Parts: sequence; C-alpha cells; structure tokens
Amino acid sequence: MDIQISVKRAIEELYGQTIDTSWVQLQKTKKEFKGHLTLVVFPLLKISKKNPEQTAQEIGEYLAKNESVVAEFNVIKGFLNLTIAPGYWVELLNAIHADKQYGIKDSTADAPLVMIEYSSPNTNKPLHLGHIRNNLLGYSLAEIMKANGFRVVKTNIVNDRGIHICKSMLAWKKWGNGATPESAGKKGDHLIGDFYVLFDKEYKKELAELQAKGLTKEEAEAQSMLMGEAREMLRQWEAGDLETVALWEKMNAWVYAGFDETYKKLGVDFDKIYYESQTYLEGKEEVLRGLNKGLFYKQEDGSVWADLTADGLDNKLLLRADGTSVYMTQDIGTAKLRFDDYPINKMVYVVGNEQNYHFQVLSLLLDKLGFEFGKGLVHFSYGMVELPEGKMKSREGTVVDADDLIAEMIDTAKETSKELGKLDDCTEEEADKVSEITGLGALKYFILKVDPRKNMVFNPKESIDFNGNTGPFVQYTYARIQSVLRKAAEQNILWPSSLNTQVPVSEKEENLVQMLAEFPVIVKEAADTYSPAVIANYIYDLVKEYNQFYHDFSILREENNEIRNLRLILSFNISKVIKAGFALLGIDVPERM
RNA sequence: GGUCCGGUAGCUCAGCUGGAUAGAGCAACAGCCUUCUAAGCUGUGGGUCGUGGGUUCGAAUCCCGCUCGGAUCACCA
Repeated sequence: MDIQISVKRAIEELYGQTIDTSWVQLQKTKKEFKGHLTLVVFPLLKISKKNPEQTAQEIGEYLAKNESVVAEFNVIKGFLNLTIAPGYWVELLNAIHADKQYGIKDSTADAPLVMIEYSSPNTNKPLHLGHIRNNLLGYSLAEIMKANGFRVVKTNIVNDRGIHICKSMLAWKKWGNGATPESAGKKGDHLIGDFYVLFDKEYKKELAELQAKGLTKEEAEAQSMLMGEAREMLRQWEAGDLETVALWEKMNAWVYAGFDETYKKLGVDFDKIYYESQTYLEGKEEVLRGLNKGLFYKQEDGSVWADLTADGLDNKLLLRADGTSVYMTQDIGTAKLRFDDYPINKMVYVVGNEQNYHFQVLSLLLDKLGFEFGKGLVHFSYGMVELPEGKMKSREGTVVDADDLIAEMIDTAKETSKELGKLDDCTEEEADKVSEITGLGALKYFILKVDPRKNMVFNPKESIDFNGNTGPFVQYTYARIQSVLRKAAEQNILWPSSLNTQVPVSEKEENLVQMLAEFPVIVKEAADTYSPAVIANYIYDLVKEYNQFYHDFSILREENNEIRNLRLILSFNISKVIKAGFALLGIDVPERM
C-alpha cells in the first residue's frame, strides 16, 4: 500500500524537505494499540526539528486531513498509529480476490535462469533423513524462485563412481548369490546399501584378524585383501572393463529405480540429471586448461594445485600426481557441462554446511576459470538434522532411512485420523490418500519451518503430533474452509466477484486482509533470503489468526448478506493463499480430511 | 590453532536491513463440543535474549572481547 508515499508527501508539505522513502518506517501496529500501521517518527526529528510527540501529531493531522486512506490517528511517544479507512480493506480484498495467481509471478522467456542443484545422492546407499531435508529445501526453493519470475532448472548430480560403489559391487559378487531387488524383495537402493554395509562388516572382520596376528592398524589396512580387490575393481572400471562396467550399470539401474520411488513419494523431481561418471573427465580438462593459462601450478610429483592464499585460503589440490581427479575437479567439470547446456545466470547448490569451505573454494576457482556465475554462486547451506538421542551420523549406525521414515509418518497419520474418527465416511482409497497427504505434510512442514542454516532436532514423535505449529494444522484449516464453501454452494449461496466498499469490516477481518496483503512480500522475501521457512511461518500465523476468528462466527447463518459475502470471500482467499503457499513448500492440501 | 556458523521460556522454534511491555507451539494447569470438521478455541503460570563492553534517543537485532556448542582446514566424496 502506498501510505509510504502519503507520508513522504506529508513531510514535504509540512517541512519543505524531500526525503528518501527509507526514512519512512512503517510497521504493523502492535495489537495493544489502536491502528493498523505505525510510523516511527524518530528518524524524522532531524527534519521536523521538534520533539517526537509534536512531530507525530503534526504528521498525523496532515494525513487525516489530506489523505483519504488515513481515517484516524493516535500518538504514543514517538509512534504515530494510523487507522486505515474501512473501504480500503474491501478494495484490497477485491483486488486479491480478482487475482487468480495471487502472489505468484509468471516467468518470462527473458527472465534470469537459475539452476538449482539438490539431492546429490551416492549410489551405494539409500537416502536418509539428511537427504530429506536437502530434497525438501531444494524443491521448495525451486518453486519459490519460479514464483518470483525466475526460470528455474532443477538438477541433480549423482555420485555414481568411486571406491564406495566398488565395495557394494564386490560384496554382491562375493556373497550376493545373484540377488536382485525382485528376488530379495527389497528396493534396489536398499539392496545395494545392504551390500555396502556387508562389505564394511567383512572388512572390519578382516582387519581385526590381521591385527590379531600382530599387525598395526595401518599395516592391516594396507594388506587387506578385500580393500585390494575393491581398488582393483575401480581400476578395471576406469579402464572400461566390460564385465565390471556391465555389473556397475546393472546395479546402478536398481539403485536409480529405488531413488525414483523415494523422490516420487517426496514429491520432488528434476529437469536434468548429471552423473559424475560423465563429468569427472571434463573437470580434468578444465583444470589442465587453467594450468596452461597459468592459473594453477604443478608440483614436482606432477600434482596440480591452485594457490588461493591471495584470497585468504590455502592451496587446493585439483589433480593427483597420478592424474586422477578429486571431488573439486569433478565439480568444476560438472559446472562446465552445465554451462554448456544452459545459459545459467545463477547457480545454487543445496548442500550441507559441512561443505562451506568447499564451495568457497569452488566459487573462486570457477571465477578464475572464467565462469560468469562462479563468483555469485550460492551455496545454499543447511544444518544437520539431529535426533533427540544424539547425532545422526552414518558411522554411528543410527541413520534414519528416508523410506522407513516416510512410511512411518503415513502410518501414524492414518492411525491418528482413525482414532479421531476422521476417516469414518471415507473409502479405503480416500483414507490412504488423506493419510499420505497429512503424513508427508507433517514431515515436510516440520523440516521446512526451521531456518535452513540451523542445525535442527527432528523428533519423529513430536513431528506427527497434530497440535500446534504443524503442517496438518494448516491442512486441516484449509479442508474446513473447503467445507464452508461446499456447504455455501449446497445452500445456493452465491457470492459476488467483488464487494461493495461500504461493507462494514471488523477489526479481525481487517487484520486478516492485512496479512493476506503481505503474501507477495513474503514470497519475495523467501526468494531473497533463500528460506522457505519464511513462508511456512507466515502461513502458520495466518491460519492461526483465521482459526481464532473462525471460532467466533457462523458464516452460513449470517443474516446480513453483505457480511456473509465478505466472510466467504475472505475465507476463499485465505484458502487460496494457503494452497499457493503450501505449493511453494511442496506440500499438498486435502479438500477434506 | 585458523576460518565459518550457531547459543532466545523446561523442550522445539519464530523474531535479527535497530523501534513500543521479546512471540508461537509442545509440556503443566483451568475452561469450551444440541451452532458450517474439537487435528480446534479461550485463559493461567513460565525469560538476566550465553556473557562483558561499545555505538545510539532506543540493542535479542549492529561492532569488539570472552565463553559454550557444531562444522571445516584430506592425494575422501
């Protein structure tokens, strides 16, 4: 709203000075005071040359007299509380109501292109809780960026090569008896993950046996037959040995099928998938190009390094002495391929905060190599997910498997709904659908509402608690609004596409309209701060406010037609905003529950 | 040790481009279902915003020191 301009005009008229709009500090009036918007006058004292109360009084009088939007005002200390004219809220509501895509901008063909990398799994393990946070953040961020008019490419880099995959392959070959996902009755990613674990177990056993014979830990590791075989397998893979590559392809295909199932369940997807097996050689070429241009240097042993001491960082290895690439090399290669494929304006990497340093270095290296998006790349860094009992680290063996967790959430949702009798008049199919929406909604909302940067505690038990600041609370409110609208239709209550500005609007309704008006601002803010949590917390506030309001009135029994229309349109718009906001978070809302 | 991030109610978290008496939810306690879905609503209690300084009319918010916790500083990915 353009009260800001009104205030600016007032200052100019009263004190004959033009001011920057940033001096006009308007904020929502606190609940305990009368008014909608509050002007903080302290910054303006320099201009008025008067004390805070006088200044506020003068500006207030001017606005009330000359600006029709301002109906009343009151002054408390240095705060000028403005009451907005009633008709204004109805106009605002009409405007929101007329906009089908409220808060969502369409992207144009010439909009900046953002590539968002997220998920990035290894092919030797199923996805776990950490991946869930990653996937949800990445997907939500992509939707938020789209809603702000950007063109977005969602991408995934699959780490499909290296010694860890060879470990799984070797274990399968040795002890697998030709097991397949079908024969074992497991998802492919779980099957391969189990073989990875098996390898580790056997390897540890071997080490213990060697150490029992008097070898040190280092000697045992060097002499390990198993590890030797795994390394040999990696060499064969790199050399393109047909049998090894065939096995690798077969097992990877199982894993991908498993991942796809999990992604589908989570509701995330990708526009383009890159595989490290296809990018790591590209990175090597880029590094050599940089070496030739004198950007990097070679050590006596043949290894290639980047000197980043001028940028306040250390020397960074880019190619090993034997010419093989490291993690950084692969990321450079991937970046190159991506840039060849898309005219990227901005690159966003959704990767855990343990890699902050890596991306600091990557940004510098890409910049040196001449990639325009290098310097401005965003490492969308998020914190670890911990369990109430302690850290969630794979080596501590307390990993929460993504598929198990999702299934558990859906089951709990179903049980709870049943207990409450919510599913009584549903078919089994509908019950399953609703349980899936609420179970996943609980999970997604719980994770997304937390500031991404922070480490968070995920308590499975609490997350499925349907009280309080949770996804199901919001979903429930949405479903109830749908129920109101359904019943209005059944009773042939038709409401107009816009309201008469003379309709009386209560304080609580004004408050709700004000919150609705903030939605586009919130969506913008979420994109600027790269934080879906902004949207989640806003939606919760809106829903809570609505619930408190909803409790007080009866729309369908309302005798005054205009007031009933106002409330129906208000409810409709709130549900519209909930749905849009939740879509940006990747959460579904059920029509009934 | 260097660098980065965090510390807000018993617990989980908002608030952080400086603004009024720091907010939610959970947990505890007390109420509200002949009224469109009680997965809800109302009320009560609960805080030296880690700590010490500084800047300012005003600091949870900005700056500096200290402290605690996490991450990282690999020829792992």
